[in-house]
Amino acid sequence: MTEDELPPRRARKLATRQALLDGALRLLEQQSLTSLGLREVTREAGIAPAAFYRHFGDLGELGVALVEESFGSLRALIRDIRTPEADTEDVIRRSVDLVAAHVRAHRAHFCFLARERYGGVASVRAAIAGELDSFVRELADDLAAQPESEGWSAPELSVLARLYVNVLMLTAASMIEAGPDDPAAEQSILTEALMQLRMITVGRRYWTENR
Amino acid sequence: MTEDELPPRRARKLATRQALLDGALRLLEQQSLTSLGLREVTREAGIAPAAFYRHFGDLGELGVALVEESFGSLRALIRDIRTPEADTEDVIRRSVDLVAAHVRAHRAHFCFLARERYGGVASVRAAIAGELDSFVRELADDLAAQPESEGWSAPELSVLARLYVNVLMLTAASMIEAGPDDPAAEQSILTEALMQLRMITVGRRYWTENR
DNA sequence: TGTACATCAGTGAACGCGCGTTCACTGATGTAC
DNA sequence: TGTACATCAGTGAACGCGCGTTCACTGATGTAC
Repeated sequence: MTEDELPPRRARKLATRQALLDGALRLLEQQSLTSLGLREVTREAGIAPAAFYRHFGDLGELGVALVEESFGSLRALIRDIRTPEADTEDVIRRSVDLVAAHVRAHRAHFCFLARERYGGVASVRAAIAGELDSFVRELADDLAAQPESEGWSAPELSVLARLYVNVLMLTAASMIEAGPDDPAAEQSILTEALMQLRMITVGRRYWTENR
Repeated sequence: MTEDELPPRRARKLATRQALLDGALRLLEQQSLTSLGLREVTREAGIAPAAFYRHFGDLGELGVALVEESFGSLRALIRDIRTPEADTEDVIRRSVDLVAAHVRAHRAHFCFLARERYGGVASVRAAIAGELDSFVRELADDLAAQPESEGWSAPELSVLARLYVNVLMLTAASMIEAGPDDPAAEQSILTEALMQLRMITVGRRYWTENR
């Protein structure tokens, strides 16, 4: 990591801050943001309650930091999915593989996003919705650039993009629900996601002549 | 209501129990099940904390009762949607209208279901998932009985059914997020849902010759 | 119908407990000369 | 390089507070005669 490059004191402080974030994320696999307690988090992180205030003014600030951290993982997934590819079937397969890989690599982040997307904190819901909206817009732009989109209006492309994004996010949520140690369940979730994306893509192919 | 038909004491007790459930649901529009407090609920219901125990052993039991109550609304929606109809376009329009009507009529219940579907209580998540699974199975059976499903395997029908159900549930969640007093936002959510269902249905029509 | 007793939903005070927050402190790290 | 002082992340004790739960109670409703 980068700890050796920083002055010892700052490195330690960053490490403690990270321990707080990691501890909170660990707790949030079993509960919701609104029920998180300060002493609970510091206990999980292995520090005294009062030390919390060296890093965050209150639990709300920690919540914001968790949102930002989780968005890092989400944006990495979005960036990878958007890398253009020629054949549609390949794009679909690649997208599902990427969702699976990113969820495996950052399970806690996607668990947090799934739980809080419709959770009890309005500002967090709004932030997640905004992030997904911008993904939908980007994907709609990508789709617009493809020859298959001839004759599609902007709203139609946006609806199609949201359909794709919803499938991917619900797939991530299902993977998290299934748990990390059930390859069979995971496989059937991914197979189902593949077929859902394919059905939507068939709809896309014949949309202009059937709407 | 049925209060007049019951002996006064039992009717009063039922009314208080309902006040607890209603108060809890009201609080759950702004927070999650895991963060609900007993005194908070009794305060909202207008009774003394100790009276809670005349109705539920603990907050978990109240949670179970809320799940059951919300399932009542969900099942009513499912039942209405399943009523068979001839033309596909009509079925789609009717389904979206029904989702809108049921969400308007039982906003708190659908808010609870959306929030807790991926919320912090595993048993509640499992119960909701089970209910949605059985809806998917029923819908798959309905679809299987239609002539358009010639040549479809059972797993394919199940995937299609889940696609439809996901669109409907996400539509309900969006309506709740938009709030009850924004007819314009509601209208655009419903228009989007309609188009999503239509795109999937076009995919359905051409699936067997393109899979 | 009237009376005497039983039931039991809801009350209000009390309890021990863990919460969030404050404070003066410690001691390792950083800085200036 | 060594020394003297400053910084500041983390500590541990203390606080007031609201929590969940218990208990003996009250008084309206129900029941038996």
